[in-house]
Amino acid sequence: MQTEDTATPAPTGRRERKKRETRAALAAAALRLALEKGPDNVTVEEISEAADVSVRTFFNYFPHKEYAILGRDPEDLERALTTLREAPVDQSPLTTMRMIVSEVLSELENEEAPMSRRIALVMQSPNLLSQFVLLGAEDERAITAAMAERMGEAPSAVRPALIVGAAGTAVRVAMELQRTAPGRSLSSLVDEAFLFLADGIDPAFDRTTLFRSDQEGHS
Amino acid sequence: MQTEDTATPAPTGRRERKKRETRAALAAAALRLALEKGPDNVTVEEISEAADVSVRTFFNYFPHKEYAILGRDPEDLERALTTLREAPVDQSPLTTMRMIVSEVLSELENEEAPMSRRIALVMQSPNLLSQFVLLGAEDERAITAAMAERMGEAPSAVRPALIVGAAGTAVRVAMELQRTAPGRSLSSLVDEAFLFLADGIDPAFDRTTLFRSDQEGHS
DNA sequence: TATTAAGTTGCAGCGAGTGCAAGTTCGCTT
DNA sequence: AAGCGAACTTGCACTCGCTGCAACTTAATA
Repeated sequence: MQTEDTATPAPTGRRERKKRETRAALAAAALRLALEKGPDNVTVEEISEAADVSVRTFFNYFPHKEYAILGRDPEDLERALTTLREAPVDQSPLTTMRMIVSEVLSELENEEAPMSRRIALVMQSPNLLSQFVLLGAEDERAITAAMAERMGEAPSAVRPALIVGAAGTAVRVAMELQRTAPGRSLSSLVDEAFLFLADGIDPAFDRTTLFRSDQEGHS
Repeated sequence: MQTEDTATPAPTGRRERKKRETRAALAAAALRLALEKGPDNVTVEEISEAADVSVRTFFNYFPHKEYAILGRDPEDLERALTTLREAPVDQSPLTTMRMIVSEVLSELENEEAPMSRRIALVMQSPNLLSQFVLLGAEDERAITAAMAERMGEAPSAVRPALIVGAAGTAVRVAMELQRTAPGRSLSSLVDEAFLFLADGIDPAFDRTTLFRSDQEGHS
């Protein structure tokens, strides 16, 4: 840390920088240790130790251990929202979702990428998994809102919410299938799922059983 | 050994009965206290106290607090599987799922029902929610397996998994919508979602963007 | 009744997470 | 350069969730 005589109008002060470093060090240590020893055999003390800060400081940065290991990057959501915003106006909603999913997928298919390693971890620890789902739910709400607006529908409309939710389900199902029965690539599984969603998952669905109360028909 | 709700064909003794009673008392106390004081302000000590057993005994019955509050009833899954098994052979898969969903829904639309009260709780506590999701995931796996068999598809097939997953998503989305923008009945929301799923959520989906690698086309 | 298996309980102990009250570092002003 | 206030770190004490262990009590059985 010797750059202090520079007259550069530093947008980031020393304080800001140190915070970033500490946070990064903690997240990195958390991920590394979780991979080494298994996610449930890591204590916060070890993580803090590795990052050379006190345990108390750890909790100043993260609300709980899982959050540090998952190291959720707020940029991911931001990127998705940007993709949504910049998509051609005439692009169909599910197609746009597929674009968003592709971005995540490309990172996911590269083992070694931090995200892939995290996913592998998530599968090992129920605790991590639930935390993961929870964070994902927040994102889903945000994306749904944006999608509804883009589609010119009310926030309370079913279709935007269903499209976003179903896209997530497609990915989840694909991951689950690949985990239990490897052999097909993740993207091919996702593709197939998206096709089903687009065309209809069950043309033989029996409409006579529905409660025809106050619903508005579609198409 | 420890109590575990596996298939115990009701050996009626005084011992068995007491165990059932204790378990029920604990679950009831947990639910009641969670409703009264908020799910995150209840301690295991209070619950055990109310059920008149030691804290240690509490943990002989439940792996953690959340489990006791959610009081997951193994019968729910059993009932779903039975419905699936006893459905007419020629009934379309999504229709069958709709049947299963209906059962849950009817219980859900009755406030006062223990399940409704629990759902309300789940919405309040992230902790509970994650646990809830986790338990739901197990059920989904079981139902998917049964569905795949019923449809005569391989366990690794996409469609059965997607149908089950999407049905769950439909319910989830409907619940979320009703929570944020009340006005329509839950069942009408679910109906609309199911229709979308059946017919296709997005006819304008752009197929040219798909990776056409090793996937098997459908229809 | 005596034996044994099942269930309960207290205790000791670990780890997560929080509030509080120092102490330290940084940024900014004069 | 000095000093002030805000931001950050840290130790401490404490609560709560949860587990293993070793007694102890109670129900089922011979």
